[in-house]
Amino acid sequence: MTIGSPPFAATLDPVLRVGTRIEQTGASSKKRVRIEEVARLAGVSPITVSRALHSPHMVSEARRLRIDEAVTQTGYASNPHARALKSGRSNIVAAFLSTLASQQYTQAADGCARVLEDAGYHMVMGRTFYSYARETPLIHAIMDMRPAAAFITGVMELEENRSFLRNLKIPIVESWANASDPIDMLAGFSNVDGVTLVIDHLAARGYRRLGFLGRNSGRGQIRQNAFEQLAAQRGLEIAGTLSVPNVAGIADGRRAFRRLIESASGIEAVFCANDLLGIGAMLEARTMGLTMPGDIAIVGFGDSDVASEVPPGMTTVSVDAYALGAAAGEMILTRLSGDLPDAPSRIFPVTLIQRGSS
Amino acid sequence: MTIGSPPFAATLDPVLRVGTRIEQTGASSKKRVRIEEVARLAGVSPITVSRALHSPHMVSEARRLRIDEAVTQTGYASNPHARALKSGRSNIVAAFLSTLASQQYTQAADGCARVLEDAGYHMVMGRTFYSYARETPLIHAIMDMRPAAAFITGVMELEENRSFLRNLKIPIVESWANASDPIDMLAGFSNVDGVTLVIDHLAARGYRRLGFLGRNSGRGQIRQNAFEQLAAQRGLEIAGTLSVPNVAGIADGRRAFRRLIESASGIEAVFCANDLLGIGAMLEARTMGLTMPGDIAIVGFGDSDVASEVPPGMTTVSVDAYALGAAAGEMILTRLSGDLPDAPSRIFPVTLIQRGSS
DNA sequence: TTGTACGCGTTATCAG
DNA sequence: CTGATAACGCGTACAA
Repeated sequence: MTIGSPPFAATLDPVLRVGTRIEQTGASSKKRVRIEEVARLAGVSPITVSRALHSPHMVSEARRLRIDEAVTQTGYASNPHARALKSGRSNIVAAFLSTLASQQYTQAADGCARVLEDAGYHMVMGRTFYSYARETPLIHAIMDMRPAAAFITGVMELEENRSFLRNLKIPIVESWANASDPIDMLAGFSNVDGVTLVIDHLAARGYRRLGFLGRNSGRGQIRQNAFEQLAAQRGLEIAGTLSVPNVAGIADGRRAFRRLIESASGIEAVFCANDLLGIGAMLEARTMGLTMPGDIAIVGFGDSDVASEVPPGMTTVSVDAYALGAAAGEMILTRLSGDLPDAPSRIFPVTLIQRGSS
Repeated sequence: MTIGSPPFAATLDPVLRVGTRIEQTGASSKKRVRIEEVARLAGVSPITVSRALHSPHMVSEARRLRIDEAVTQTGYASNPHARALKSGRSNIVAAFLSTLASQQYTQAADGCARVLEDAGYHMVMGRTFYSYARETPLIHAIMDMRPAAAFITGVMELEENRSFLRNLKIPIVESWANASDPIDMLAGFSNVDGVTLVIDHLAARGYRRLGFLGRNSGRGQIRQNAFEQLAAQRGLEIAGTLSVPNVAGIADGRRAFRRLIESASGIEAVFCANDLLGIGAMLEARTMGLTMPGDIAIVGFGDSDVASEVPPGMTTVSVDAYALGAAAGEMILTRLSGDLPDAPSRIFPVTLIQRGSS
């Protein structure tokens, strides 16, 4: 049931406002301060101002102070485009997210942006989710802005794009996987390790007949392969698997779970390759009158916000996406500062958080 | 219970790779094609190429075709920084999100980015969440990039920043509220209308003693004021309210709900000013052994993903954030194309989605 | 340590 | 409709 907007939809809401109202200062757009003006004020040449800002150690103490003062007095900020044009490098960092719909990725972007912001870099977003056809032009368009670095939530899959990025010779962090030959650097975790934790947990709890629910591509597929191999190694039986092409929301998980349960028999525990599927599965299990973990055990992957809150709490593999993004940002900064980072790749631990569902 | 990473954390996962491996083509970074080269190839002057690209109607058919061919042949793409330096305007759009942690905002950003991408613009993210102290420098830094336009999920609150943005004279869309005097344009909805829907719904269902749960600032405060005024108008009783400073997750909602219920008595229905609080409240109600809507009714605001999935389904006010963002993007494009948009502000309808919780 | 000369790649301006 | 010329604001390269 949906009730429409009231007739007075144009009513004005109160709006919070802070600070004093400033008188319009006559001429609207003040002309921008240029480096030359700062130089005049400080009694030096423009290039000295530039150096005082970018390589302070090359300028004498006395002048540097005079220049700093002139800068704050005028409110000078260098024109990023002029700088980028001349130097061939900008203060932007490209972030390629497969989708903005997943909190995992936006959390990572958040962490990365946070770190970069403090160093004066800003993030431009590329959304690569939709198709390979859109991906390549998007990458080129963004890379035309000569970003100082790039962060990718995932692994760039098209070899054509990989080599394009590699040739740019800028710091690049791939993530969310454990690639053996990253384009440049990696802030990742091992999907296989995560699945191993799941399998060992299920085995230890005595579950023998297992089910799998996942996406039929990308990480979903990696996790499924690992799941099947490891189950075989441990002598566990795969009683049913169901792969779906795309997961847009919790409803997909409900549907998939029901189909899986109805099509296979005797499944004791289901591993859901992501939390959206897992949460849907738990809700549907409840609807179907199945108790957890008595009738069915469910384990997810991702530890999203709700995993802990859906009764009786979902057991899931957890990765700290924010921390991963922040680490990526730090790797980038280290590299930009001229140092080589400690390691070209940093593997984050995965942990299994056991809750009521298993 | 948390189980650590297995010892073999460095195991390499399989990685999907698509496409053929390309031989390293000797000299690593091919020199960029410049407009001059395209001009030579087409037998015209550089400026004509520029015009063929940006104002095709100013160039004769014949030359335009020759130029287009030369462009595709060379793979020419103009240097965004040179363009921005000369023209004073870039192909980036600034997006200020109060936080990346809320799906509402990232959805809006997603919709906006989608529309802008198709027109060759890219989004740079600014995260304004943390503090006023950080906000002003951030805005200046991003605006130094001379974005073509700006999108704000919310209303810029500091008057100092409002007038700064206003003076830039670029298309700016504020959102998520119904401001009477937007900086420029508005893609919003009425919080008061949303609360009105809630109140009328609760009144119609016969609830008389109401509770409120919300954030003590920003929109939370606006919604609380509206709630209290409208309740008074309808002769309903406010039996208890609880405002919290910040809502980071569902757990905050649980805690707040419990405190509210324990501190007040006889509450029949609780309005939660956002979905995170609402979902927490529902989960906690269940934990406390309260049935919905028998013992307690709960209504949220936001219609997040999970609202429909938490049993017995949460009644909530719904706004289509993705559509709102997309509309903002379109308003921006319209304005950039030189037209004035139909209306400087577009108010989106809010609807009440009734589910099992009330 | 500081300054001079010049060019990064494009587009505004104005003349044809 | 087209082209020559001159910036846009800064930083590199080199000389002092």
